[in-house]
Amino acid sequence: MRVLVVEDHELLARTIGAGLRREGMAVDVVTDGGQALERMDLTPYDVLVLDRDLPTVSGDDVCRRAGELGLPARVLMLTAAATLAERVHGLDLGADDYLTKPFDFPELVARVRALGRRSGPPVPPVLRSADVELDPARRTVTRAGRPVALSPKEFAVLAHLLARPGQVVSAEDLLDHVWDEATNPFTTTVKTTLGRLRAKLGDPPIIATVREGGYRAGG
Amino acid sequence: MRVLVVEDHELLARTIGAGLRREGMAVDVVTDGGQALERMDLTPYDVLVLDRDLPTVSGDDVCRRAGELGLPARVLMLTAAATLAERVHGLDLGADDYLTKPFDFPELVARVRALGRRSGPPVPPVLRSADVELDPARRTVTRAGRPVALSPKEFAVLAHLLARPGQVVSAEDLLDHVWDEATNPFTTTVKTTLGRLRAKLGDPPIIATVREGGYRAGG
DNA sequence: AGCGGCCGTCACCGTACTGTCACCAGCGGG
DNA sequence: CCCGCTGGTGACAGTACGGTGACGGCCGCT
Repeated sequence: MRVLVVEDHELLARTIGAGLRREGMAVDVVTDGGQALERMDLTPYDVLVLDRDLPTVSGDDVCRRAGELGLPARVLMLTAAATLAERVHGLDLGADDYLTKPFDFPELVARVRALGRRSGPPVPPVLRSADVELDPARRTVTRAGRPVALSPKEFAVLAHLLARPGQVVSAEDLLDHVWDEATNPFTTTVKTTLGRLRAKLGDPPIIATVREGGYRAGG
Repeated sequence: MRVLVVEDHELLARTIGAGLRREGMAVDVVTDGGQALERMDLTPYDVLVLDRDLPTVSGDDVCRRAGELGLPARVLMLTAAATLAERVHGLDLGADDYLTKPFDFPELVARVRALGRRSGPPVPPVLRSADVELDPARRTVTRAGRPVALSPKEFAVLAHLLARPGQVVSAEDLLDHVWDEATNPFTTTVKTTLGRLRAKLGDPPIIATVREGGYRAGG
């Protein structure tokens, strides 16, 4: 687990660092907010241990920046302030946890471990072929960066083809996987849908026809 | 955000439930550990508020089981015991946060909210899309700087969408996370609520519909 | 008790989607 | 060179899905 400790009180910083290392974590230590931002750009930390009172850039700001940049690090905020209002405010600012000084070291370790236990969720796969991108989670398709509006069936067909790059996919296979079972097996809807799909994708063609075989994309 | 409250003290349980609902969360309440395990199997809760002293199955065991099953729910443990050793032990058991009774309600809310934020990818404390800003802490929404008054459900739906910018969120997913289990699965309330939400947000539209898919904001 | 806001249900509507059909085009084989 | 077969295309219509407005029950507040 990768941890960045940001704490201007140097002795405390080193103590924390040493203690976390003893727990098997990979720890970097910096002593002000500006340095923290630099490091965070370079390294994908799992957890930030962040003092709230920092030179150059405050802990609140580091925390907010991290959120804005979409960095995956979880934040454990350290603070001297113990009032209820401040604790609530800190949590709502985007810190994932909060610990008030003075704290007991085992508790810090336990909280850091709790934060690091989960790493970020897996990235949703994006399907590509030439200059076409299909993102299943967003249900979007772009060609050369420009969005292409597809209907549900068209989208499903394209996704099915792009998921099998280079393979020939028969009309029957498409019927089985994209259409439901109530579909008339003698339907001509596959070729119609493919026609519409090709029209929306434009030139040059993404989907090739294999005579007597089916359709093929990518590869 | 979907929350399960597990607390055998019935009055307290209902008080917590009502309070969290007022904050726009979808809350289910059970009064013992066995029931908690059953519910957790069925519903993808974001946060568990878990009393440690429970009939049938203790809070510790519920917590451990949840971890073993790989359930994504974050756990906020409630306890009368306040000793440091116990707190550390609870955290190492898999609880994500710890609160000792008696507690202040705003702090409970803030902690539950903080945990809910962690259950997805990290979310910046203020959600933005175009000229819309949503502040979970203050429960406010503005459009082009002007406040927009939303009901709790509308707010929760918008927050859920904005926390997943660009992603298509299905009606089913919204039902799972924004509504609680008392909801008729064939309900049309999602589209109605979305209609009202869109009306209040005004033009240009913030939320797009993906046919057969769901809804998408931002991105 | 009265009131108002919230939200779930229902009925109705407009429209995008998609299946059908008729016809066309291209290719290959005889 | 022509015929037949396979695949592409354009028009049309039925439908299912999503949007909308009205209604009413419930709950909290005064």
